[in-house]
Amino acid sequence: MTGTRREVPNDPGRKDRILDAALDVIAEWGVHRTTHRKIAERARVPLGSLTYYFDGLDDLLAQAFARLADTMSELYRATLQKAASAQEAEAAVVDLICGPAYATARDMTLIFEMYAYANHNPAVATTTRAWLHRSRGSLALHFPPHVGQALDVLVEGWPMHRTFDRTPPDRALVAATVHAIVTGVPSPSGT
Amino acid sequence: MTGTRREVPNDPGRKDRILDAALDVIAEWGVHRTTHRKIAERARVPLGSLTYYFDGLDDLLAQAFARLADTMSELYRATLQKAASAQEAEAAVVDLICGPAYATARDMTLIFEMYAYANHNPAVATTTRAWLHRSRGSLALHFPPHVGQALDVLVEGWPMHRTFDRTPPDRALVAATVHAIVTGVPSPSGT
DNA sequence: CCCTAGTGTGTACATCAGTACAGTCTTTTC
DNA sequence: GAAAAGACTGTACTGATGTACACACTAGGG
Repeated sequence: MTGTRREVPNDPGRKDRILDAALDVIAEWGVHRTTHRKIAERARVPLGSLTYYFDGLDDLLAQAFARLADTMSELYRATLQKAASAQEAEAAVVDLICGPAYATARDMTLIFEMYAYANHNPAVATTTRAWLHRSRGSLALHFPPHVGQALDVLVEGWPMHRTFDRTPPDRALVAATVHAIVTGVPSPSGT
Repeated sequence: MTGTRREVPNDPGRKDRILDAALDVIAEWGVHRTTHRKIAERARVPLGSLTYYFDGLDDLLAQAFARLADTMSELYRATLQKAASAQEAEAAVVDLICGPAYATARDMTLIFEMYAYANHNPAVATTTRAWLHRSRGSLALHFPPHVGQALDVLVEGWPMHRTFDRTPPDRALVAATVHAIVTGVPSPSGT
């Protein structure tokens, strides 16, 4: 009658390890072909664990993608926060597009999977939308809203092309495009 | 001994109907959760047909995505070919980004699925790469290579954002961004 | 009009996946 | 140190899925 006796998990951090393993499996196999068993094996965890911690595979994937979005958002914001001038801000955007930290091949694969999956899972759709807004917010540290919106499109689209193109990123071209947008896109019509 | 006697299928066009049905199923359910049976039902075709015409599900999906890429490429090129001046070319790019013809919600869903799947299927990767090059080629009708590359990123990235944002496209902003790139991105460094 | 060769189909099967749950282990309290 | 309560696991089960293949159908030729 001492109230709840145990509230501490035997293996703390287990949940996160499962989520990381899930992302590994998704990156390697795609969401189609991702199974409880593959994730359990990767995480060195018994199969039963997955149904214990998660409410089915959809829930597990949703939480894994949420974790991914979090990590990427942090990186996105950190990259922009380091910039101390307008010039450095432009350079930061170029870094986001060309890497090497952000938008690695694995990242892009996962992002593709997430976007595809988001169209069939409301929770992941919400996560994705939130991520978009956080990116906008980070860009707002240095750029007016309209410019930020256009730049975010670049950060989104360019690595996608690179993923399939296989050509190394042309930093000069990216920098020129970023600069063209920063200097050439006017403020909202109201001004 | 009359050589091959029959070379005409009993039901010509059946294959294409299956591929169209496959795209419908993918758009509605996602590649994960796409099954032979769902496609067969949608196409009003017996299950055995699918293994008769296609070499497994991967092959079917690959051909379905190839069909999608073809259709989209045609539309992309047609839109740009209509433009008769530099100004009209810019407007055409804005149309590609904002619709209504190109990049509908269904299109975007399918494109996401295709990109995700391409990372796990070499044939679809090739299809995707080819599509990218065809887009570049179409843009080359009006723009120098560097500008075309940057514009293509916009055509790719902007509808993606719109898909999740749910906000109607801001044509003025898109037009301004396109214009900024066309006028602000210099030719290759060699010049 | 029947025969043939190629087109197409219904069904059955082996496999695998998601999930539930009876049972085991671990930690805490007294 | 033992008992209890919650944390965790091994396994079994149901259903669905990809695929093969023996069979039926259709269209020409003689």
